[in-house]
Amino acid sequence: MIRERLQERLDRCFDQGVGKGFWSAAAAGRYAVEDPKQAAHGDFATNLAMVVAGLEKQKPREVAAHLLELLGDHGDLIEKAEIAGPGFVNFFIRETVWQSVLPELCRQGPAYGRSDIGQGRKVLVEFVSANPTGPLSVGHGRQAILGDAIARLLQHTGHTVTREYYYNDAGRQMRVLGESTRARYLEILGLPHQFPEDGYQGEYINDIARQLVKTRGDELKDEPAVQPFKEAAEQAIFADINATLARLGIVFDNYFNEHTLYDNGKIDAVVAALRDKGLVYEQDGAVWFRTTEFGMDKDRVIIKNTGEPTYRLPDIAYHLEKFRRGFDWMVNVFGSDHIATVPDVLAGIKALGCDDSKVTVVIHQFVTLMQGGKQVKMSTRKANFVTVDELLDEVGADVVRFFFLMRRAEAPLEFDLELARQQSQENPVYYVQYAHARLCSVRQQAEAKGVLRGRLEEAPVARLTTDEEIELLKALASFPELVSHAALALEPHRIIYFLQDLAGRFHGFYSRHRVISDDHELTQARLWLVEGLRIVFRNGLVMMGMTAPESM
RNA sequence: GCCCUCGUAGCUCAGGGGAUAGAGCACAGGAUUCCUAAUCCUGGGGCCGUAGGUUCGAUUCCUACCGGGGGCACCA
Repeated sequence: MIRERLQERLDRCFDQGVGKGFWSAAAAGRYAVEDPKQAAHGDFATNLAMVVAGLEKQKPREVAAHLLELLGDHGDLIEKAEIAGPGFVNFFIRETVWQSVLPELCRQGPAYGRSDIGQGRKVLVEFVSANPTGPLSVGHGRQAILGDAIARLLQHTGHTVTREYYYNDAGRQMRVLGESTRARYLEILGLPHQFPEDGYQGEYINDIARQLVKTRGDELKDEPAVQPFKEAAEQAIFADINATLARLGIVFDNYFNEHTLYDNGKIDAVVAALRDKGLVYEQDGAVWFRTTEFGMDKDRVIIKNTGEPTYRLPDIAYHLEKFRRGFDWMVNVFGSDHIATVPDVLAGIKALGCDDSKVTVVIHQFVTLMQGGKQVKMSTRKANFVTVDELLDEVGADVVRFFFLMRRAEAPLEFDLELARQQSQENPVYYVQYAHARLCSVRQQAEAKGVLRGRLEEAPVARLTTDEEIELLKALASFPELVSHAALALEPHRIIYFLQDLAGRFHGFYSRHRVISDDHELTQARLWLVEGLRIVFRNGLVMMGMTAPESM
């Protein structure tokens, strides 16, 4: 907001400069309002003079002098503007501007930070998409939370979001799952059985088999088909996955079964369409897609010589379906192990006339669990992997969410179990939540003492003048812009960093200044500051799917 | 071999075409008659992987190389 006002001011000066012949219009749109790293360099800076000078073969500091001349009277926005360094113009914003942020923030309350930059655009966020072969692992957990946080960011910025879970219950994996279940079933009945070589060894298979014995007795002992076992397992596991997701506060709008693509002929339609464009051919009994036409090193099989499609074909059909359903933006959250599928799918939809720039793939790296400074080794197939449920049992949803959002997606995530378990200062989750609780506590103290905040319209914000207060106000002022940027970049970790930083600033302020004092006016002003901080902590935490406890 | 990704403080990581590169942890020391000490304050700590290139300016962009991770199936 404040940045925009400055930008507009600058643009006007730039145009006037063109009019006066100081410079040409060549630099229009090429200069920026930046955030200086150092406080001594002001609140904002512009590189306008250097950009213009570069294009016009002028001296940067002379251009900057012209700019200051055009700026003339500073108005109610700028306190001071000065030329610095190689030709920066640094701007110092009036304190009153920062102070005026507070009433507006408090007026907006829960809406502060929200925006309409999405303008209702329809966005599909696809994530988790794990086939129901077992409980969610920590890797899925990261993806679930990352995907959900991205969805939340988009919802907070005026996008119409659909969360979708894509799965396939027809593949080899699921067959092995059914066979594993059958083997356990027969085992419980004391009948001869053969456990599949690459079967699923988790205890949950036993649970499912036991349940099957309970409900069906031994009536399945001679069942030739794997189907009933598979179905029972799938159902149980899906219920389990959904329960885990619910514990995390994640609710999908839609579960898309790959099978529907076969049933309604979408798979065949893709092959036919590609064939029409001469992009498929047959060789060695298989059907190949000419991905080399799209810059790839070799062509790819889309239908095996067994007649079964490879994963690429349904993936392409699925994405075409997303386009058909009218989404303006399709966000896929994948683990880095699925990275190879991306180019094939993009090539497929592009070949069939879709705009692949509407698809954004967020690839996240793996999670390493750390215990006592050592890595916890995990194997999915074997029984020894840590599930999201176990993590939730240990540390709770807020901690799990926070830890999984602490790193940007492309960075590997080290999940320190010991740190996560600590209910203390060490744990960054509590550091942030404690700030919120403290703010609530101050509010309660004031109420208990009968100290009233007074009316918002009359809040004496001009009394907020200490460095700590102004810094807090600046941070609060930057929140909406931060949310917008985080949403468009699909980077929820920025919110986490912001909250940690804000918590640090608040705790610093708190230990140096008293909110409730004999100075009635100052107390009122600070109570409103407390209210503004409380709102932003709350909005930030809730936006990331976490709770904002009022006491700890 | 090819593709993707990462390389920033002892550790885990932010940042990012600009002016003196940050946080947390760890380490050392200190703060509580007073709104929650799950807090705060002070201190040391860095050829931003290496070498080139683009630029007025590169830790940031480009190229190559080195190192870690992931992928390169008629598995998903």
